[in-house]
Amino acid sequence: MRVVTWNINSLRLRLPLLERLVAELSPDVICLQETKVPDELFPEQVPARLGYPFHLRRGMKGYNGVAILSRVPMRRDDTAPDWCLKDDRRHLAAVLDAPSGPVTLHDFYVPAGGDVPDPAANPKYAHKLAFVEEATRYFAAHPAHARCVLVGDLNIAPGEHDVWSHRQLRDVVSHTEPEIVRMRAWMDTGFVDAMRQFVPPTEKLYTWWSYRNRDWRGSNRGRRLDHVWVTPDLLPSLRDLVVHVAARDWPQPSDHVPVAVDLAL
DNA sequence: ATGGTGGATGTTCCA
Repeated sequence: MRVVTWNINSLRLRLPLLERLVAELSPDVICLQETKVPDELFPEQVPARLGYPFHLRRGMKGYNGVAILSRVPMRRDDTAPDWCLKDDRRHLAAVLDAPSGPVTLHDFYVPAGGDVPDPAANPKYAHKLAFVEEATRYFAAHPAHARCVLVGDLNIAPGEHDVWSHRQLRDVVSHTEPEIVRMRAWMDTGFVDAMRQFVPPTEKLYTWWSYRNRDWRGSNRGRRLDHVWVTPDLLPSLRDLVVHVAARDWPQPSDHVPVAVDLAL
């Protein structure tokens, strides 16, 4: 089963690119972030037309928004809280009917956190830290013991080689120590980093390149903001990782590229 | 130290 996570940065603007993702990667499950479409304006017929009879969506006007498209049946899991009581549509959970049995799937869009890495001066950074802390408390209280996959744009690049320059980004939001410490605590509630099972932590690995760069490939100032975590019982099921870097050169691209993980489920 | 680009919205916010 191939699970893809992708921050699409406007679903309606990039419907042709979603179709291209399906043609090129043929995912079984697609987790989207930053759909930027209210549920009532969601392109209702598109998932089925692309081969995904099942979909869940949780959007709002202008900002945020997540969606899951699936070839296998799934049911929504609504047990998680409204993070930071903001109703800001950053999380969807589902239980997938995988061939080997049910699998729980979480699709997260963690707040980006603004520019200034000081929670006292920057409410967006404070929100980001609080969001990750709340998620950590939740998963500590409700551990994902087994058969759980967590994906999304977590907006944190934790490792030295998850950014183009550890030295130059250590005070840049997405790579600060308080974010990294909190992200590790979240993962340590019961997950392992699936992407790093395929690419050693000593090797550069990016999923995002800023729009504010004329030659993204030439300068290659990337960050790994998008993640796939699995419960340890799924480690023997991991088969492949595809970071679809070519998508950064698609016409009118997202600044994030799709990440696919294959699991024998 | 600064500004660079893009999406949704609406004369600005967010990333």
